[in-house]
Amino acid sequence: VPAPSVFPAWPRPGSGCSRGFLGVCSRWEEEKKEDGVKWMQLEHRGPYFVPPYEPLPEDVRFYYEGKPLKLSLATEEIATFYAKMLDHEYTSKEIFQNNFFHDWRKVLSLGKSSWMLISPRLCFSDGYRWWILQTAPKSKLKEEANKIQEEYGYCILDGHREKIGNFKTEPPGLFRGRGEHPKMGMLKKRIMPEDVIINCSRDSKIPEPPEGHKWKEVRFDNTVTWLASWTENIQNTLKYIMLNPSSKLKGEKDWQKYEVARRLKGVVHKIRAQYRKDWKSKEIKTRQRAVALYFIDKLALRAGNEKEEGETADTVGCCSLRVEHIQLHAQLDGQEHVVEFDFLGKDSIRYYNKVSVEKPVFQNLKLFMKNKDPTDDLFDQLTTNFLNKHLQHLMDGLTAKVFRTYNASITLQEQLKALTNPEDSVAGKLLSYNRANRAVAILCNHQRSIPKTFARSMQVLQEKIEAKKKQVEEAQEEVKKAEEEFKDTKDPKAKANVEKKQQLLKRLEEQLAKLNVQATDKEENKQIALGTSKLNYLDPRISVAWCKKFGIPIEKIYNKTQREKFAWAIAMAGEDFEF
DNA sequence: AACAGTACTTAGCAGGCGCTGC
DNA sequence: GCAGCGCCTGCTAAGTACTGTT
Repeated sequence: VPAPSVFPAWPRPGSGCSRGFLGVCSRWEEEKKEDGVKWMQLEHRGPYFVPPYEPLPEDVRFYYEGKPLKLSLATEEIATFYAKMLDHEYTSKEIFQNNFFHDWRKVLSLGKSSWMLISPRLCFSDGYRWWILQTAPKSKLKEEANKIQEEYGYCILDGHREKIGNFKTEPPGLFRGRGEHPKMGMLKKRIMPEDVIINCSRDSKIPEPPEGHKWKEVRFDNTVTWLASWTENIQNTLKYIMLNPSSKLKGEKDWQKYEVARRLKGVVHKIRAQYRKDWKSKEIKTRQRAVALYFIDKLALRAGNEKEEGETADTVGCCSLRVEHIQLHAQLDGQEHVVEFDFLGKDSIRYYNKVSVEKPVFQNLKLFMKNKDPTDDLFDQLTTNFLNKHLQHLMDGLTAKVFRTYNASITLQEQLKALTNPEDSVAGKLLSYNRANRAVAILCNHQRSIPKTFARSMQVLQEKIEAKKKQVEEAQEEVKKAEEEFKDTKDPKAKANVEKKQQLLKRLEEQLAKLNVQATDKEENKQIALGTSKLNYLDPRISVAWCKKFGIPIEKIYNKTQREKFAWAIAMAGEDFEF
């Protein structure tokens, strides 16, 4: 989708300032590119290749049937991949072990069938593991990393030096899928220059492959944004080297995404009316589309593309929901027409929710489930493609995922409006911000595992609060005492003392309030991940405007990386920005 | 219409770094 | 100066969406 023509020149419409943010003038004054063209100039060094495997010292051994065994270099390398993961739950899973042994046997010199029978845990001596866990000297490592970053971490795009996101090829290792992945434990091959396609501009300095090697291909395609790509061997899919989110290219795309979501705001009422009408359609297909869209809109479900069976973990989104993933309750907990959702979504994160839906939705669901097996598709006539075609027809650029962006951002804006108290302290306002952010994270089902140290650190915080309470009480006593003394003596010195004690009390009370806020925030946040919504769903201009309106420093909301990513929004949004 | 292929965004986790409190 | 812990960053898997081919 080309950027809508209504877009003002980034970062600020008609500001009269020819110096954009970062003080670069020309960056914002480039002529428009043709449709689909992403750049005119692209120059870079190609990917950084992870160094080759270094064999283990002689005294570190691998044991087979109780006896130390010398492995070939390739075999040994793969053994270290496994050894590094011994502490992880992965290695106890049968699928992981089977996949690993299957791939390892292919390079193994022994070729004995008994390999399959050994418990892999027994194969690695303590000395071996100890060596694996050892760390190399740090200062030197860091220096080296900086050098590599300088050399490979940037490219020139249309005359500007831009940071690259991932400029290193992925190192070889054992594939770690999420959830019950059928391919977990398979060997991820080392990427060689011969696997890599380079993309750059024809007239640029074309990157040199490492000595003695060749690129798979060098191409000059300015309709795509990637600098290099290769095909990984586990799922046979492409991997790319692309720009960092701080780059102009990515920033503009991000901005555009939120502009599409803002346009949805204008037509969403019409769309909602339409899908309600479609619940009564004669066509089952249309009804299914309308019910699915209702879920996507109301519950912020993902679209749910079809997946190849057996190739990935069994997860679903809206269009791929199966009968077994929902339960219907005519009545539940005093609510009518309740749908109980229970399924694994992206990254095998569980979605569990009980929702009271409108009656026609409930009736339609009953109809869709009639005479079906639990493993049958709920929306058997529906594909994401069909749904998106319909959405495109309703609004230019509209797809299923836009609803997530729209609902997330509008929720943040509404929650901020509802929760922020101008009288609050900065800490209090930040709690409100986090709560608004949290409402979105809950809507989008962004979960995290409870941190291992959560209970302990919570206890520590509680103890701090108790201690502070005591201090406050003592300070109150002190104030009282001082006041009495002043009443008796009328001594100006005693008056000064009263003021001093009052100030101390005030300070302590503020500290206590801050601690209480902290504890509340922590507790409410233990299983919710705020980062994903902040980074991908919330129009940053809403947050920037909020900060400006309430005098909150932007650093309290966005860390350095985030400020770089959202530089466009920080430069652009005033306090009166409305999503 | 099904399907494979491609390009891009979105996602949680691990490990390291730097800050805080002693 | 040091330990513990929380935040940040890098990593890469896993989605969405669209295109071209049959």
